[in-house]
Amino acid sequence: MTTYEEAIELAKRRGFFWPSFSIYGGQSGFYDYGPLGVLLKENIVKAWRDEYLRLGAIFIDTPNLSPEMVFRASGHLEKFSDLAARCSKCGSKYKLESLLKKAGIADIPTDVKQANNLLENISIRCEKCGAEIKEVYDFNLMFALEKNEKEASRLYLRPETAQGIFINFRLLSNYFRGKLPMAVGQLGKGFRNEISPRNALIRLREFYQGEVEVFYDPEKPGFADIPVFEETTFLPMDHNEKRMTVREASNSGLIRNPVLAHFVFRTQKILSSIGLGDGVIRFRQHEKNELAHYSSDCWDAEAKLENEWVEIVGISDRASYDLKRHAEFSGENMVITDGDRKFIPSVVEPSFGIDRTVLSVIMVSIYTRENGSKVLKLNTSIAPYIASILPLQKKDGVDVLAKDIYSSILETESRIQYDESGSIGRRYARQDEVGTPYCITVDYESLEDRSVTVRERDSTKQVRISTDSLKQNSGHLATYLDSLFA
RNA sequence: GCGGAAGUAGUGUAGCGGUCAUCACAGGGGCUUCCCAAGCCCUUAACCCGGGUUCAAAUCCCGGCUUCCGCACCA
Repeated sequence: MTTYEEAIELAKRRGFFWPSFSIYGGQSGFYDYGPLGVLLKENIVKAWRDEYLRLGAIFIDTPNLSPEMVFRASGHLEKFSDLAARCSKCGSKYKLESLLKKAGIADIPTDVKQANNLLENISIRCEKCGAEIKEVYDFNLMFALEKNEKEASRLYLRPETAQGIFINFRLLSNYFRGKLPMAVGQLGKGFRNEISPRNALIRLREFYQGEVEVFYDPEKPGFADIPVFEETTFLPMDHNEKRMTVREASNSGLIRNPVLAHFVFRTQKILSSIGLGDGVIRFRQHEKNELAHYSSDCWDAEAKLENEWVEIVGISDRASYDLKRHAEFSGENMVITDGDRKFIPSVVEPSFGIDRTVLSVIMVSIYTRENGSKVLKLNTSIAPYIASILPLQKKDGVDVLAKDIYSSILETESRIQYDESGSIGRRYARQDEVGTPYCITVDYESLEDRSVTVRERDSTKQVRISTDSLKQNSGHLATYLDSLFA
């Protein structure tokens, strides 16, 4: 089992990611992607996007900053906040709910006014200094800009990318010529003022989301077909863990909404393709009391990291909540017409936490050899580099031939590297640690017969191939090299 | 946000009032026909930030920041 510590150490040392702003002491909740992390993340994003493109999804890109009305309508302004209490004597801050619960009060107020009324009548004392607490304020998890501006121009950093899609529904629907179902995706950043960021990429204040909003006609949902795929683990609300395929989970009614079930399957397929397969992933249904304000049902894909299950994807049934709210607040027509039937579409939302997925992939991929060296067993499709070209020595023309092969492959494949420093064993080890699946080694024999060695990362096995066939296949290098060791 | 612990080269560490700040790995250069972190030579590189105590602070004290472990939070 890989620990966070082990994964973070490797990530910092090799350039996958590191804490942001470190020369100024750092700032919790923010991480930079390094050179290899950028490539790994992009390859993971590509796996996500490609799967939805195959499904006919369309993609948009909308601003990170949104005016207040958007979140008034979405409900985030109201529901995304916690009431907090401050001791006016010593300045200690508390979450109001936990203070009241400790005092045996079950009926928790929902706004500042109610809370103030309550505190007029009862006495809650500060746990630090004993003074009575009378000061209640709203702690919103959204970052606000220009707090003092008047409402119309007040801006917030979006807490999810989804709203950018909902508010464009009419335009998107026109683009899609009014057809349903319609899947619209967006890769972008979300921002949440988390109380305590933890575990590097797991809980960030600024993070990537890959969200898709699937709009469908509740009477003709589509997505009926769920192919048979590998079995997985389900943990429904009743806590009875079950093993079955997603197809069975849908047919048996374990997952109530067939459209949601379909996207549980899509999620499983994407995760599996990037190395997060059965045994690492389970699907857990949200309890009633943990559902988001917009959600009527939700299944999370969770990854097992350091023996704890961590949410990496949330697949939520948002029904018609968002479109109805925006119709109400903006006056926009969100109605779809089918014959003489008019309705507001329902929505299922698979939402990927990209950063969490990146860290999960790194953690489940780390393998330590008997000699203590580390290997990152990434799939060829997501590894930062497919192959590294290595001359056995950097002299006698071996390096010249290696460079020639390198520049020749570069014409059609950019995900390759050239390295001639240090001993060959050291270079193999270096590539193993950053997950490069193949090393192409040029030796003295190569000078005679134009053949090279291809060395596979996990098995360290080698096969000899001709430079001609290597160059001929460089247009599809990944599949070609994979096929040599299949 | 609370309680506990900790912050020294890229990474992992030693030092715990006076050191040219230890060691290893990694990195750079060189030698070695060198296929799995071999060896040899040379070399780059650090005391989290700010204040205080002291003749003298990486070391002691205070504050901040960050990280880790618990608790809480996680729409």
